[in-house]
Amino acid sequence: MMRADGKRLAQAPQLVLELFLPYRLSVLSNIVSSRIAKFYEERFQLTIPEWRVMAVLGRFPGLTAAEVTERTAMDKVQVSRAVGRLQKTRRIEQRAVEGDRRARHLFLTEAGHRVYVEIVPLARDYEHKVTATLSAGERGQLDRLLEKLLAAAGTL
Amino acid sequence: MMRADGKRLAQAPQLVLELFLPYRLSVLSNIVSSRIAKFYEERFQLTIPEWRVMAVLGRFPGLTAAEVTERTAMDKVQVSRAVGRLQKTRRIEQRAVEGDRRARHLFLTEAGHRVYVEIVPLARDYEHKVTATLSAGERGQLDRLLEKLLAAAGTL
DNA sequence: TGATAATAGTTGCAAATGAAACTATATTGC
DNA sequence: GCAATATAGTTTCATTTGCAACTATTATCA
Repeated sequence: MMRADGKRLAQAPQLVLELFLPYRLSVLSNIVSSRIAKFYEERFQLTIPEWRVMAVLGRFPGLTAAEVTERTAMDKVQVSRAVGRLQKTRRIEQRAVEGDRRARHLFLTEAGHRVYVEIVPLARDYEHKVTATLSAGERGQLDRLLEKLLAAAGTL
Repeated sequence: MMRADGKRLAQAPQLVLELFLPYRLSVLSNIVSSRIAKFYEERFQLTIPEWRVMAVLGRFPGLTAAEVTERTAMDKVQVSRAVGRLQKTRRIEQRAVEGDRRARHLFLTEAGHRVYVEIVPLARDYEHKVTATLSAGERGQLDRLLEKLLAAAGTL
């Protein structure tokens, strides 16, 4: 390899960014997330953290914020803020945890549940659109690979 | 389905967050990116945007900021800021573009090139660790799937 | 030409984020 | 029973980001 100044470089290593896994994951995730975020925002005035909290409460009503934290890969500050906003907008409400006055059970309100019920199929549609160019077999592969990579990344 | 207040809900749809593609991609990408970001920061005082700029200039010396923007899926503000910091830390330098006084060609400095040469194999190692639990066949699948998903996401 | 629009890159400002400190309550071990 | 620790959740503050507006320069075309 020859540089502009004429010096030879022995085997300068190169990295092809667009083939580099962390880069590709980041780009793909950003595209997918920002599209969906824009959609949630326009249709429901919801951020992604808020949506995650709602998604989890739709399936597991009564979780506390700490339990939501465990299930969403969000940190407790993010959850606290999302919960605060969702209460302000009356999408969720809380009830006392008996025996522990620090924590509160969280639930979707009627209005929150209506939003949830409306979003779920739309979210599914979006997911299907993203994977529309994959065959059934490839979707299975994707599933398996994500599983493995998540497990591996978690233990590194 | 029966709610706490006793009303029946017809077929309330549910979404399993941990199987939802946008969520999984986001979690995986965040784990991978934050690990690598921490590493670049500690070892080289580099952010990911800075590293991306360096990676691209290592392969294509002399690109302008606008060209870096095209090749990195970053926006021009991010590139401008990364370039500013990299100049301050003497990892890159610029030369005039003849015929256009708005743009400048960007190059790694000697010091920048040494950092680049040092990072590239480390970045490769990290990538290999993440994919270490995959077979060769699975790595090929991953490659293909990312390709397809990126293409699909880009045109949605 | 010369006015209008486009492009390269930067800056300002408001909102989002993250880390650490903080309050309140609960648990543990002596 | 009580001091030390741990946990739930919130707040503060500094940093990062994202968008729009901005400057400077170049391209278009009437």
